[in-house]
Amino acid sequence: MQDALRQFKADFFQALAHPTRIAIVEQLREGELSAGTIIERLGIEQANASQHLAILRAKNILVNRKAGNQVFYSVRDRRIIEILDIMRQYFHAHITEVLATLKAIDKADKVRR
Amino acid sequence: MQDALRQFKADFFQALAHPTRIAIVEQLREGELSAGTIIERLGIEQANASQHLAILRAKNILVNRKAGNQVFYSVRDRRIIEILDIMRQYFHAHITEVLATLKAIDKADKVRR
DNA sequence: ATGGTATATTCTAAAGATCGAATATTATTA
DNA sequence: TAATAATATTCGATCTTTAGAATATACCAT
Repeated sequence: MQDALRQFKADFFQALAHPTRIAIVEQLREGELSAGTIIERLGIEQANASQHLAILRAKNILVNRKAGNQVFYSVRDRRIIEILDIMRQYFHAHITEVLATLKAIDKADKVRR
Repeated sequence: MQDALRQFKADFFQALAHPTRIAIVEQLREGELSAGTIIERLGIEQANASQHLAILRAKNILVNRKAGNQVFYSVRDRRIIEILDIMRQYFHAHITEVLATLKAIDKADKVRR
């Protein structure tokens, strides 16, 4: 029971454990958007976007509403936005390490080229 | 740059995207504990615990302090606890679905047996 | 009905995560 | 310096996640 609850929490984190899915939720901060708008703004493949949206739907992070041809997505619970806000503070507090990470990525990038 | 930041956030969520790692962080809510105590309380394999601790360390969720033979772990930043608290509210608000999930798990369990 | 537009699903290969067993490291005490 | 205790790392098998290509479905307008 305790275990199942932890599994549930872990699944929630898993749902947000991908940069594209973070980006999707961030796009929806101000309100609902159609799948097409999300795809356009993020510049990703249609199929890929649809898969990520399916994951966010399955984990109840997002809800959707069909309107004719289109499907509009929105964040189901404001607390999810709240969590992302706290994380923003968190990252701000640890900006030094974030920058170190970014530098490391940049360096790896240069090596790769 | 925006991308790298999102990757960083995603990594953070990834770090918590496992029931054992959630359990570890929950154990550390009241303060530091030795690796041995964590292993004992959770009843998991030593090697496995050490791997999960390594992940939490790598993602800067936990910090550690050596004292002689032992290694004491603690949560680095209070905001992480805060995030888990908000999630508790979140799960409470959606307890209906949580219960539905638990029932589904239980059912699947019975089928398996 | 047909054609077009928006979105979802299925498939496959590649990459990543997980576990337990075995082994290594580090500190302590005899 | 051995022997022991606490923790970490490496290895290999298995399972999961991911991206993109191809295909399917649903809705709308003609």
